[in-house]
Amino acid sequence: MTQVPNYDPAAVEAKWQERWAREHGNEPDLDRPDRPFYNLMMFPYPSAEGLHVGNMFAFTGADIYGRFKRLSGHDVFEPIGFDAFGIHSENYALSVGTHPGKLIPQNIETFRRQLRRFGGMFDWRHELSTTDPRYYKWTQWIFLQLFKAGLAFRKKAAVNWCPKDMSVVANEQVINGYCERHPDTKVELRYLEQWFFAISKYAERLLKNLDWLDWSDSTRALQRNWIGRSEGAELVFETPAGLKITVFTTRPDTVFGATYMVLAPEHALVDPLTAEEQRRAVSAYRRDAQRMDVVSRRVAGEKSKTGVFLGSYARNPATGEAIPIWIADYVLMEYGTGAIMAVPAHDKRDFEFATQFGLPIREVVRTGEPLPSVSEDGALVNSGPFDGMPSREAGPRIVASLKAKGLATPQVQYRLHDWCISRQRFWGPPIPIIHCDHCGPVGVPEKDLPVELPFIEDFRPDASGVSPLARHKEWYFVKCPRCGEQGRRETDVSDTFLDSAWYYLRYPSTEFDDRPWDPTRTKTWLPVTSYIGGNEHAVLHLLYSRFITMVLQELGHVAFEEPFPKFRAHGLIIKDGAKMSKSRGNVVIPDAYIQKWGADTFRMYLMFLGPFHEGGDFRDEGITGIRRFLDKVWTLAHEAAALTAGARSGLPAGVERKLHQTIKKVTADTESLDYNTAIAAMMEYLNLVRDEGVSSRQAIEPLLLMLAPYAPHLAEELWSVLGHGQSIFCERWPAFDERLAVAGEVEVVVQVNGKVRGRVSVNRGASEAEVLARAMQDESVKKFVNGNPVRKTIYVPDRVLNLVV
RNA sequence: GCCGGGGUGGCGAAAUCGGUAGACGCAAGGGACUUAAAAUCCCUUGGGGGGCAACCCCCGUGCAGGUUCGAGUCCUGCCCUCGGCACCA
Repeated sequence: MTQVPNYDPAAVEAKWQERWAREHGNEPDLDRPDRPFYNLMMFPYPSAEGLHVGNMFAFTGADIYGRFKRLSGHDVFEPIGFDAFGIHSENYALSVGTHPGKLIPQNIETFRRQLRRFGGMFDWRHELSTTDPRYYKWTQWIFLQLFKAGLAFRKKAAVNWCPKDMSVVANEQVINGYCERHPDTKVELRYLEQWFFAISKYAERLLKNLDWLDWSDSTRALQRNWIGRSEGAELVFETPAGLKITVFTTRPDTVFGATYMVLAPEHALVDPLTAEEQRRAVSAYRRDAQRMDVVSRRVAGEKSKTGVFLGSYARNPATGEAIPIWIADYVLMEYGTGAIMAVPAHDKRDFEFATQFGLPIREVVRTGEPLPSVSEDGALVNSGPFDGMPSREAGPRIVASLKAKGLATPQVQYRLHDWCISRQRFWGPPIPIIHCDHCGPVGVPEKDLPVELPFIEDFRPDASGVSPLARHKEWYFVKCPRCGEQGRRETDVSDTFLDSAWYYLRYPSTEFDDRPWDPTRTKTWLPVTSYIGGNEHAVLHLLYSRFITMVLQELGHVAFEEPFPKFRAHGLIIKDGAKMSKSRGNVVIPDAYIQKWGADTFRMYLMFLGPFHEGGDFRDEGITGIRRFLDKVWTLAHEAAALTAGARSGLPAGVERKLHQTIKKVTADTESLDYNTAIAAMMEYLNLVRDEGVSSRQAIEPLLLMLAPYAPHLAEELWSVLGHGQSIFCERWPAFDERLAVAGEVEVVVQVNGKVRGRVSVNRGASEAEVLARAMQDESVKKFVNGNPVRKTIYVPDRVLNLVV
């Protein structure tokens, strides 16, 4: 009996991690790569609690893919970094009373240790942190490029103000009216001067490209929803005084049923349209609407409709009749034109409003459903010359006829808003602008970048809406770069999502300080070959990154317009049926598991939990199964190594066939990220090898190669135990022979009337007649046929024969 | 309300094109080894019923229908659940 040493993961893993670092095995030659493969995963925000199981799950899944590609003959660049700016970090720093500038490096150190410990194939030479002035210099540079191109602009806007953060937050960071980071804090409406990026100009392109991007369907659907394209028309309603009110509608076919109009309370025409006797009521209503927070303003719920009649009328362009103009907070200034034509018969909201205020309701599309009917399946009524026309046809016809009178324009609307990037906070890259009384906002000259974030002790935000940086006078006052007069620095910092909107461009070029990204490196490595990440960033990070890349492409800074041609979304790891979060107290930290079981076992266990793209509930009950599997691999490999070199017996036919089937399945499943079934296939193979008492190199070596992406340390160790001098990751993924993968004999199931009654063993490719003849000899089949004539037979070669009697 | 996932044993899950439902793993029960335990190995394990036995029969993939020789898989109508959006005109 051979003496097999104990499998001690801690020792094995330390040994190989040390060797990878020493020999720079995970650092491809970025200038002369062989089949470059840029394997990207979403870089973490370095929280104080450290890497949690959700991060590990995502990184492991991406790392397996990278290692698989490397074994398949690619030079794989797998970088990692830290998304360390932002309100998250700053809030935590505030809560513990430590400066974020001190805290973040500590957190990053913890993350580095954890990332090394789990065995990621990272190229640490190219690590980056968004808080590094060498990085955010270029974040600011990007802002300036957008500013110069007119795509970054200031506007006074109703913005989301979080009283806890004491800052503006983006629409995307508001969840049902509550702050993303403070689920118990309602976001308020404030009017402030803000910096915006004109992402809405790119709505159509961002939407269109989704058709060809090789992305998870779920992610594309989320982005499509978010962009929210709707086709319709702008219609003009004129007042007797000649004022034109433009509305947007997706249902121009219902214009004959527009019995009143509603403007948003903030609409510019409210003043001129208000009749004297209504002025008091109107101003009172407008005041109330403005005081209201965004939530109660926007959430429909049980809230009944409110509104005030302006006392004036406009002409319905289709019917010519005068209809009353109202204001109501159910019409939003941010969408469309901030004004609507109300068609109570065919819109739920208008119906509710009309019912409440006794306004006329006129049916114009007969659908056979009770009012309000919103279906477009119907024919027009009460619509003059269009009566009887199907609703879908009528829309374009009506628009065309009104267009002739200059009262309509076909129009496409998007739900996507411009990206508000201002943050009245401290922990972010200062927006590189100098305000001058003569010149207005002037960009900081590129030679003066970065505008460094000063290390001020007093970084707390206050409720004034002005950034803490404004209190730092020697930083705040600066000469205008254009006229030389006294100017003031912009004190807002930019949104964290700007930091992460371009980090993938920086990774290959981190060593260059005189350019954001090197053209040659970028040409070699970008766009990103494979990006794997979570759908929680489907509409934030991924949309912004696409937008920034598109702009950079237009401005000639990169040669492609889409940064991530291939993206795969992984699932979410939850705990006890709920998202892991600190507030719930259900965050699982991987360290203890790795210490107890080893990184390889833990990696594989996470992948074995369920389908990678679905995620799942974290429990640790099954982890022993993986460990037992690796123990068996360990033992078998040592036994194989102990066999004398001459003992090169071939594989038994059954084992050889199973091996080729296994290689085929593991190859396909790893490529499609179906890691759970790939692992199951390797287990099946190992079970057979053991059952057959085989312990030869031919049996174990291909298994080690397949296992290497999943359990890299163990695979390296056993590879060297088997006498190989170089890293297993310098080897090639095993090939399979299709002919060897198929069995010579197959078992064909025999059904009688659709029920399995027997099975016969025949040569692969046997004819129907042959199988039938064999089947009719089967006792059980005979019994169920019971002498009845066979009316029909269905034969699926090598699988099933069904006899209908 | 709208747009996506999902619903299969005690549990996590498999099932390529409509062709043997439950692979793989956990847990559980029994056995071997052991002074004992752990570890390891072997056997059993969807539910119900029959047989001394090799085995045999019936039922079974959220619910109700349908298409088909044959449905977890396709169609129609529901229910539940998770995620996203939501007074977006």
